[in-house]
Amino acid sequence: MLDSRDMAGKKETSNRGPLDSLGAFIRSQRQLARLSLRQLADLAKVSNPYLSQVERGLYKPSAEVLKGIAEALHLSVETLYTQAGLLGAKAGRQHATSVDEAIRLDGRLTADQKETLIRVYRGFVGD
Amino acid sequence: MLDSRDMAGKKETSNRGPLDSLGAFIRSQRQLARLSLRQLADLAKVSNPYLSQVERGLYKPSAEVLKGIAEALHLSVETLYTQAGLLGAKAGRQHATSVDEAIRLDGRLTADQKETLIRVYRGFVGD
DNA sequence: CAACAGTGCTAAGTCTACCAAGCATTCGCT
DNA sequence: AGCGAATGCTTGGTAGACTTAGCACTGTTG
Repeated sequence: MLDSRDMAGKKETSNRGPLDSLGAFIRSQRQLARLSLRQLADLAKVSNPYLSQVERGLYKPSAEVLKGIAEALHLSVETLYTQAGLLGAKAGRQHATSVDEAIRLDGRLTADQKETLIRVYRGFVGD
Repeated sequence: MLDSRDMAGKKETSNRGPLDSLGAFIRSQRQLARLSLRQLADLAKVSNPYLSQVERGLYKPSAEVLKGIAEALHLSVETLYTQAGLLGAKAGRQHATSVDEAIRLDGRLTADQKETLIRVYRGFVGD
């Protein structure tokens, strides 16, 4: 009775696309920001169970929810929309609006490296 | 019998916000593009009754629907998102991607003037 | 006139995004 | 040990986004 949700069995072959990647992205960003599920849910003004489900790719959040999440994580809204496939991937640029975001979005850094950098950065500016 | 929308009566006092303006915007853009409800609904891959309700402000469409509508109307997605309040009003610019759009978005033109301009433009390029 | 295609709208139903309540585990702490 | 607080997750339900039928009207056209 663990998963009453996936009992479908109809078509799970093609059901793991960009949706999952969005949830994973949010989760990773949340952890980099050192927030718990409830904290982020609170900031983004959604319930924590729902956020949990979103992060696991069970539901695709509406644009408004994405907006709330983006603001709570200090990410630009465009970034999340793009991740969600709601906005065609912008030609070249990422829209970093802060050092935090710039770091966290850099694809050439590993999660650990990001954490380290952010920690140092926070040390400088005073957490 | 012409206007069946006057039967409102229920609650028109406080229910007319930015939501309506989105519907009105879509409707005006659709008419400027000389499309029927069914035609646009078809292009945007939604049902025509639903589009009708969206245009009258009864429902707020999801981002995906907005995307479909934007593409069908040759509007930039950002423009519609902004109108829907899903994207903070961009600092400076409108994102016109065509002469059509540039005309239709110009706030200094009346609907009639836009129609005329578009007609002429279409005449030049061959509809 | 009748028949038809076109317009927008209503009505009734399905699906899913989202919430409130509560479970299970793990972390301090005394 | 044992309590409280924090973590993430499951369950059951509500609401609203969205669909398939079908209605009412306005032209055409024969």
